[in-house]
Amino acid sequence: MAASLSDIAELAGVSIKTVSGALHGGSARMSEATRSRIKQIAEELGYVTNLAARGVRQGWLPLIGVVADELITSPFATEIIRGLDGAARTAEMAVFAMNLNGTRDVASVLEEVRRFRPRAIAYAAMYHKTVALPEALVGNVGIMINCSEANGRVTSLVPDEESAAFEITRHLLAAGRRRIAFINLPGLLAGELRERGFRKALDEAGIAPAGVVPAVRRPIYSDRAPSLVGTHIAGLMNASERPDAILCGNDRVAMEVYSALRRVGARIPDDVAVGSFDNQVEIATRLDPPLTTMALPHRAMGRLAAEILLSEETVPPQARRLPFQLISRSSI
Amino acid sequence: MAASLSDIAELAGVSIKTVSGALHGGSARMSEATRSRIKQIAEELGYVTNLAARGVRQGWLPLIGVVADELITSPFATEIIRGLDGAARTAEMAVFAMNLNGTRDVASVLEEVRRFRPRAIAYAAMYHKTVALPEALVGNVGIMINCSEANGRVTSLVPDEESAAFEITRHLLAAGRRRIAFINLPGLLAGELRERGFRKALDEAGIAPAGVVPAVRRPIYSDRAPSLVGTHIAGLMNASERPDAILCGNDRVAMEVYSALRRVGARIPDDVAVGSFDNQVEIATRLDPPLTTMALPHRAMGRLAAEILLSEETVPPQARRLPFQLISRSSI
DNA sequence: TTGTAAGCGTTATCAC
DNA sequence: GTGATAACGCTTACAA
Repeated sequence: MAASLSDIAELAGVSIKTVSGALHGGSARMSEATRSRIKQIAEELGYVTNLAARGVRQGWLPLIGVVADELITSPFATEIIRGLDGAARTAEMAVFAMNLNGTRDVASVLEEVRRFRPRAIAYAAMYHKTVALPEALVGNVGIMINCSEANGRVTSLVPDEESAAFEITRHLLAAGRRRIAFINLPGLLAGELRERGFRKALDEAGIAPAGVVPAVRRPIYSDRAPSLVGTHIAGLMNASERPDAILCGNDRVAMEVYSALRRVGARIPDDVAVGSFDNQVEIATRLDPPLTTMALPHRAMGRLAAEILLSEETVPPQARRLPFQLISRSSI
Repeated sequence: MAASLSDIAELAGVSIKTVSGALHGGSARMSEATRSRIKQIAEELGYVTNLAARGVRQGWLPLIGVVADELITSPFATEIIRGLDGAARTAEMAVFAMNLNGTRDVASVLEEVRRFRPRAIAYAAMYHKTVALPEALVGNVGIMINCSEANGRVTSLVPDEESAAFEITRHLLAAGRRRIAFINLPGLLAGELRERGFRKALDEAGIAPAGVVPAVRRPIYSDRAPSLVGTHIAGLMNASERPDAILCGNDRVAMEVYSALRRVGARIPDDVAVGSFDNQVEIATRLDPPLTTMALPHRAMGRLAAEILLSEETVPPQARRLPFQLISRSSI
């Protein structure tokens, strides 16, 4: 068994309380001599604080529990965790995530997390959505990340999809593009909001969309759904008035758009500019030419979530939309 | 404060021990009546086991700690965690990861993990490498995932790079390819081992490599290093005898190879077959044509790691190489 | 400045 | 079958 405070106390010939004070109680007054002697003995014994013991005393462990709907799989998810982790660490907290993975129900996973008596609990979604949390669980979740609670009873942090679409569309317009098509993600909240921003920017400029089409046939976007991108691009590029810009639902769609444009001999960005959402770096940086895309604020959502969870003040539930960031590469 | 066993005991008019037995002690003999009554009261109170309290009693928390060198960022990393998580869950354990993120030293992160008194600790690396663990820490790490300990003092699980390269090269040969070039990851253990397997397969077939070249100039592979892929492909395809197959260091390199081949007008796989390593699905499935690649055994490493950590028997440290899996798509 | 003792929620030991 | 009681390692009033 690992060394405990009492082991140190015995060796140092002092009481446990003195040892505890010397090691943890920052400002407690005691002779520098005993303090350093105690620290040295602790070092020699390889003492490591037992957070479980402290936790039973305090009623909580220095953990932020994350209930993730499928989070761990996604590359963005890791960004949320990183954001959380960074902010948590400054408060001497650790983050631990449990995922639902489709099959498991929220209640049971939430209970599993609660067994560890985390200081706070966040619910994180893989893609931007609305989640209906069972009434009994609402009080247990401190914050929703990348999703909002159906009845607004929990503070939520979501990407500002509409503004992002508005911004990148404006960017395309500023680059002189006038015939802009949108190959969107159908059936997704993000897609819906992005389309709204897209249309708003075009409306303001007084021009009509060169087309708004779905990337796949199924309502919910899935990597397994047969892609319609090739067909759409062929159709668009065979029209009498070719588009001079394509906005893509996300970077994976953009990747297919690149292939399809190449097949019809269109050059990027000379003939057709391409803009997108996500900034999935593995893809965006390696496309040829590198892709201009709106980066999701995943890291920022994670960081802010931790800050809110760890702040003492209780504020009424609110929904916060975080801005994307335009990552300008060479496709526009 | 959350309900405790004593709250239940009081309401039920029994002792704490009886409650504990009713809720957790599976086989303890007691009247079915009291048991179900206790369970119902627990339910009503919303009782959730306090693992911190159990942990201080038992000396450990049902956690598998993962010290990750940069793991959380990588898309593969998540696969390791998934593997761990799945296996851990069957043992009622949770996984929590802390990452070094470059700046932090192993000792301090390891201590941070140990404060939670996890049942077992794994060290996981983002890419296949050898890690020199400080002497004092060796005893704390139960297993190395995707890396091996410099002096073989800890059981390690690594991908069988050499066999993977051997297998895919054989696959290319079986497809009738005879002039095969390898655009490798320089300065990486994985690259070195893959090259060995590549050469072995060609040797056995009695043919010479059509070239082995680095994907980037810097010794350690980095996404920021300027890529040499375009230059190499141009060089190879301008030679008198063009290669009829390119083996790529990983899928990201393959992505660049696709662009470069297209630029010189070579068709995949008709003119040039392309094989790769990693199976980074976001990329491999969306390349045109979809990429044939050797999938890293990350999930399997995670799963096996948990199984080994949680098995009671102590076996001497050993190094285990796990097989890749050939994912056959349309690029060969 | 240091020591004593109580208590956190759990499990284990022992007696009834 | 069941019920006190001690113990796990830590923090914290309260005394000295």
